[in-house]
Amino acid sequence: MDEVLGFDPYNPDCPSRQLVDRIGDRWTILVIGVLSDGPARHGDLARRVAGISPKMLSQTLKGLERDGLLTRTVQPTSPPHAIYELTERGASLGPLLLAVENWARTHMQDVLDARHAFDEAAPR
Amino acid sequence: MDEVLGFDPYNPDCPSRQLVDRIGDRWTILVIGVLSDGPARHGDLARRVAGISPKMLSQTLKGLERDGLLTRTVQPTSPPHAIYELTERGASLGPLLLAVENWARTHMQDVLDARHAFDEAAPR
DNA sequence: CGGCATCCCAATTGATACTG
DNA sequence: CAGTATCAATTGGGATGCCG
Repeated sequence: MDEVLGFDPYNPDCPSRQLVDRIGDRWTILVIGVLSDGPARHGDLARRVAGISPKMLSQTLKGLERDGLLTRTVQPTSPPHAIYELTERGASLGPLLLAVENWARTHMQDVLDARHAFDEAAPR
Repeated sequence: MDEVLGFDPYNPDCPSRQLVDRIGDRWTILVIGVLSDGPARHGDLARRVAGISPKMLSQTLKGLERDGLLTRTVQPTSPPHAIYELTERGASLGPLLLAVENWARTHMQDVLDARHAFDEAAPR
């Protein structure tokens, strides 16, 4: 009772598969998570999404901009400022991803325990 | 108002980062999506998650089993049957991922349009 | 049929350094 | 400060082939 409305991520040829792929890349969830708190500059993002390289950040942002999930506004001041802000569409995705993030936080310990038990049971 | 409860995916050294990574791999979302409809056999999954290779399917399933998100039950019948079923924990994640899937389906056309417009505006 | 192991290629990723 | 270019390292992931 599901894939009846045109797009079906379960079909590898369907473009919506790309969307699932994008959402599921290492950084998209985190970047959108940060922007869900409000607009941020390139540097803010780099700081808050600890561990991301400038390259991946740019790449991720560009992809999201292309998909119309966020807007990029450059202020040509002396030190240039670039502001990223979620569009309405991007904002609509935010809560879903935050829910996932939150799930991860909530269940992390259980998962850690499960892994431990699993590794004990089947050593190598 | 967020990362105050022990685990913080924004910290690259936090194990919850791995969870986000796992959720965000190409297949986890789809596999859990299928299993949210009920238990399924290896072959069922291979068929419904079109495009996945047996290797990646096994790998994904093993990882999810290790994390305690699903159980694997083998029936040593003549042709062996392996049944995969979400645990309670896995089932709790299902709806969140289905929501994301559904979002992808709903907004795919808009995203496609946005991409087109973006590519027009900035050729190359 | 389920599924594990090996090999191998290609696409991603990351560190770093450099330019506007 | 924002963003890009280059290069090296990693790894995702497909194809096969072999066992239970």
